[in-house]
Amino acid sequence: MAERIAKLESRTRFEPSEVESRIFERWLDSGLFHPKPDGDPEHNYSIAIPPPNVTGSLHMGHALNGSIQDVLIRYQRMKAAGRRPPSRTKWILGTDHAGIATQAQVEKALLAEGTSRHELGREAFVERVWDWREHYGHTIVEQFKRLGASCDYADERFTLDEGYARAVADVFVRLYEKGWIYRDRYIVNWDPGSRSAISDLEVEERHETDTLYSIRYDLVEDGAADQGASPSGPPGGSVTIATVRPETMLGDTAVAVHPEDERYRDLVGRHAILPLVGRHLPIIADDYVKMDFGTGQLKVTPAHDPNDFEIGARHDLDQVSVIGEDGCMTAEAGERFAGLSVMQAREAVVAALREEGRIVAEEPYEHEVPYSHRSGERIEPLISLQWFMDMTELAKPAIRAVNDGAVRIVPDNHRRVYLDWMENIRPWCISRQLWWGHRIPVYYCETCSHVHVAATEPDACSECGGRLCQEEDVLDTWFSSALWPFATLGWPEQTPELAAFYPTDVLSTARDILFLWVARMIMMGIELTGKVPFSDVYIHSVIQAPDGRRMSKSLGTGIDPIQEIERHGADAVRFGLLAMSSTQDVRYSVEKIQQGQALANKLFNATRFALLRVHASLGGEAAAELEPEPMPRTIEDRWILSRLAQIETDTAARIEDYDFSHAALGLYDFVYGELCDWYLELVKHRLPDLGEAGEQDEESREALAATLLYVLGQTVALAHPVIPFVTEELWSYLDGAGDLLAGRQYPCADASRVDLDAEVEIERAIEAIVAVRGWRDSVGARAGITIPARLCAPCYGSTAPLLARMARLQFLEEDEAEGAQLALASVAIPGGVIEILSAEGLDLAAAERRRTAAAEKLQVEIERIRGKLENPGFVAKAPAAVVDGERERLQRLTAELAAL
RNA sequence: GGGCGCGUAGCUCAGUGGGAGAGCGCUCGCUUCACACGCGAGAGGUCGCAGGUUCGAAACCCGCCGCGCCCACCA
Repeated sequence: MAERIAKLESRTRFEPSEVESRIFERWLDSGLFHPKPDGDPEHNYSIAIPPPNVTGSLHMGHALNGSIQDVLIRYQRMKAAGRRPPSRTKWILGTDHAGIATQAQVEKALLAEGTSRHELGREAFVERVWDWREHYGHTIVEQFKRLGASCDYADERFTLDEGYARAVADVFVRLYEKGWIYRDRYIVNWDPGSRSAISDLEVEERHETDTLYSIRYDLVEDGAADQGASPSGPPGGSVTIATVRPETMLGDTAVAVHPEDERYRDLVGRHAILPLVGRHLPIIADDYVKMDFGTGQLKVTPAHDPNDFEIGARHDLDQVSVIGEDGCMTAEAGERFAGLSVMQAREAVVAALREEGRIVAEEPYEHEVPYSHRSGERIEPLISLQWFMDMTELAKPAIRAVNDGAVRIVPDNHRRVYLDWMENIRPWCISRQLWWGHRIPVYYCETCSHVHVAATEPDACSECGGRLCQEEDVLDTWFSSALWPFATLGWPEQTPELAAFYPTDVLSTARDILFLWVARMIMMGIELTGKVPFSDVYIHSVIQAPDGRRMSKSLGTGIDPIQEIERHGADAVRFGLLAMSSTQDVRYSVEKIQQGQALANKLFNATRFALLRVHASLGGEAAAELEPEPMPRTIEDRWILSRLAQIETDTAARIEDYDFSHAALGLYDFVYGELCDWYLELVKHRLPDLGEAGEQDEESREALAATLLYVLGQTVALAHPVIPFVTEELWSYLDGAGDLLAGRQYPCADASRVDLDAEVEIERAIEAIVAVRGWRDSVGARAGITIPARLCAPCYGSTAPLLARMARLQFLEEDEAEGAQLALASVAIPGGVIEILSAEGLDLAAAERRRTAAAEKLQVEIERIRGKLENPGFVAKAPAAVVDGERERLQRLTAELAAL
């Protein structure tokens, strides 16, 4: 150990790259991350990681959320180490098969090879994706290790694992049998990019400007009077509809007006002739129609518009599908248009209508257009046979859980959002026309078309013995993700893991998947396990690019966390992200990362300093295990122990409150603002190997060594959840036993060490030192020289020597000062002044200017307080403590001003 | 259209009822024997605007201006 410490001599900087992988290996080997499944979830602590996409790589969101979860996990693991009997801490790890995203990546690779999934066939393609997963699926897990994340790597799950797949099939069957899962022909969000239906939540609206066309449809002559027909129109009159999607008119099956629209009352029941097609369209009344939009006459296309679909259902209209799943016009669109793309068809239809003189008006029109969040292509609403899940019964207990606090959402302004969505929940389209995913466990008989729904494939049709074929579609990836907190632990089997770690404690995520994932986990958790899957949901910030835009690959605004780790160290990145995080979105600031880097380096050097100076006097004992006994005698020892107790209390409270920013920054402030800037500077002279050391006796030196190393050890342990690498590295020097800090007990504040007297005295001394240093600077006193002075303030009994040393003053006693030597200048300090007795090398004019400025400042402050105290309202209504405080302050400042 | 949130130092952000703060940047001084990725000292702010509540408002309330996000079926 002595040699190791000696080697520190030359290491003046903390080099993350030298230690990170070595330390991570030690953690892994220790088994600390892989708890035995004992005990019960009440006492144990667990978090299920939001499973990253198996082919993904670490982005800033992962890095922030990883840091947050690791702080919680490391904090709880260390707390657990102090419990008797001990409890266990598990961070459940795994990846998500991410249906569309993964399939798209592999398809892209196939395209580059000049082939396609269709050419390969389903089986070979799925095989190919598994290969891909073998190849690239571990990247992100390795990247989490770089961050220092203490997940249970020995128990990694994948949403397509055999056991997990069984759970998924099992859930499908259960919910089908409850009648909540059903198959239906319904209008869905068709994503031409992935050639699949997607759910409402995977659709994003983009603001676009299109052309709004007004098109005239003639009416069928029905022999009745020509009311409602324009005089200039054809004999039967006409209607004029408005649309931004003229190509869909080919699928119109009605025209609608509002039932209370006086203008068109007589049109209802008549028919219009669909231009280009000739179909007769009934004119119906439906109160969906807005009377004040356009002409108040609406074309109805049930097969290609969700609203029209509803209208169609109400009026039993035909559904004419003119756009196919390939995004091209179908045969139903007519010979002229069949096979054209939607955009081509739009042009062709407009051209044809124009030729017939039917376009009455064209105007630019701004509106929201649906796009696929998955492929980026424009959504094509169309009618399709899909599997749906009715959510109403699932939602009810999930609403209750949040309302009654069984699930707490932090920060709680997200509660309202969750509840609003849940209260208006709609059926979930759970089938996807993909090959990569959980194939729906439904089997159709080839002979009698009987439908079998079963978790394992039946041999033959139970009705007729015919051959069965499985449903082609797979489930929405989020269907399997919804089971994550318990399926990862082995559910539906009653495994020891499930018994020990479910329900989990907290789920941490960004708000973008609150509905997509979190809400569904709550619903499924309650339905299937009878328990909420976690008691807290923590919604963290979204980190934006430094310029405030989204961080995204396509915009080129992304910042790679791994690159940042390589540049600044994992501790720095963790610290920085946590310090940035907040209850709202924040911009990435590399300065915060650098602040973390500085903190790691500072702690490293402070520890190095203490060890190098103190080691000799301890003979290589387990330094940090020393309690600061004999009890500290000096005021600064009492002060730092008191401050340590405070930061210990604060840090634990902040972590438990999910206030990571203040937890991290509070540690920084303690290490810089108290431990290094003041405590170390105050005690330096008491350490061995210094010229002045002779004046200290052995006992005092040992007391200091014990206190110093104790404070450092506790600080390093306290900071471990935030900056695990540097603290673990330092611990290896501080701890003689060779134990891992990660498995050690978390520091717990010792209330008996809180010493408010010492705090008041040291704080006053610090203020005085800062005042003198400022004064020295302004009068041009050289940094090295010691200035003779007289301390004219009563309250520096035990801190006067500290004040003298830190401010480089020499306080002369009355007799030494050859009688009452005249003050050449004076410096205001709390509770009095310091008189300067030598002007050597000082700018006395500047000193006088400074004195005047200080007096003015005091005067202004005195006036302000006087004004306040002369206000009868203040004295009468403000709390007595506040009034007394102001009175005291007035007294003190007046005395200081008089002395100056 | 509904909801949530934000506007504080040049930049990124804390502060949420009684003396305007941090990090970075900037200025000045220090090769002070832990750290020059360092140390010390400074400059810099009518706390978006306008009202109100209060003895007292950066903070609480109302309105306005500006910005962001989420939800929503007006072609």
